[in-house]
Amino acid sequence: MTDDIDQVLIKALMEDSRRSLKALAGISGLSSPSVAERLRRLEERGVLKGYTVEIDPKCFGYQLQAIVRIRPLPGQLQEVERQIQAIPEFTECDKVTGDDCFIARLHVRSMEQLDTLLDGLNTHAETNTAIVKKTPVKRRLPPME
Amino acid sequence: MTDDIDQVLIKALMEDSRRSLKALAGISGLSSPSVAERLRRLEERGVLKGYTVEIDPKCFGYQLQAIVRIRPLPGQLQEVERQIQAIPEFTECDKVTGDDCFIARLHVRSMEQLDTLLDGLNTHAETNTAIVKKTPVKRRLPPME
DNA sequence: AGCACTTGGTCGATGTCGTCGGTCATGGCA
DNA sequence: TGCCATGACCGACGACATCGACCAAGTGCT
Repeated sequence: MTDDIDQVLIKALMEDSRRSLKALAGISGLSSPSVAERLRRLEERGVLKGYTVEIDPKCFGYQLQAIVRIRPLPGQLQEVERQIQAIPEFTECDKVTGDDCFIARLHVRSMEQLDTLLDGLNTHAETNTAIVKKTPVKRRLPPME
Repeated sequence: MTDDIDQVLIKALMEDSRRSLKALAGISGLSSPSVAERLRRLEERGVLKGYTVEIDPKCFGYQLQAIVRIRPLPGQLQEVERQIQAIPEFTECDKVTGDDCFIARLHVRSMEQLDTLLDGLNTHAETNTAIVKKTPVKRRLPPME
């Protein structure tokens, strides 16, 4: 299904998704048309979901990053989910099992902004906020084999 | 510093980082050499930290995704951090303020694997695990302006 | 066993794209 | 005012992606 060569290609693209087909051909030992065909199939099958870019939020003034655990008040689950989606400063959010219904990542420019945003949520939910001090593991791929 | 055109470029690359310079030129209204120069500067300044790829972990058998809060036992902070980094199934980890020292994302193939991995950690830390049921907000950019 | 079909690859021609040098307009600033 | 730095454009050339034709290996059917 996904063989060694596909994994080499995925790994190479993970490192730099703007690599040319020719460069990928060199890395994988195939010709560039073959690489193009493999990428097409990986996309088609949904293994490769997209090509994207990593940016530094600090460059846009987002000095603070927080992980927020969110527990909606009774009957407010839908409303809270909608609110989170509507606040663009929430850059990711998972709905999880356990007492906390949502765990979300929040980027803000200041403590004041953090306070303001969470106050908005607090009419419909309890929140628990942890400020990110450091990121010991940057986003990476789980092992493939 | 970063003007409107840079933001258009970043947004376009966020959607598809394999777009050609020519395509980016069309989107931004510049010529392709100008786009190349802007990208070069954005990289140089660290705004654009890299071009990467989104893959579907399910395609590699990772059926379960969990958010794990980790509180090292007294004196075990360094050791726990090292352990997390060494376990490739942890695909991201933040060191945060509050009772929980680390919040990490874990991809596993089964409940058994989840149990095994956390048992390894539990000799040095208390953990609190929430299984991801759904992802209401996929990774996205905070507002830029 | 032999044949046809499918799958996944190479090769080479062709057109598109990126890059580089040269040039020009604009906006501080001495 | 005149100079320099910045950031853009243009055009030519070399690099790259794409497409069709072809080939080899594995599979299943008669």
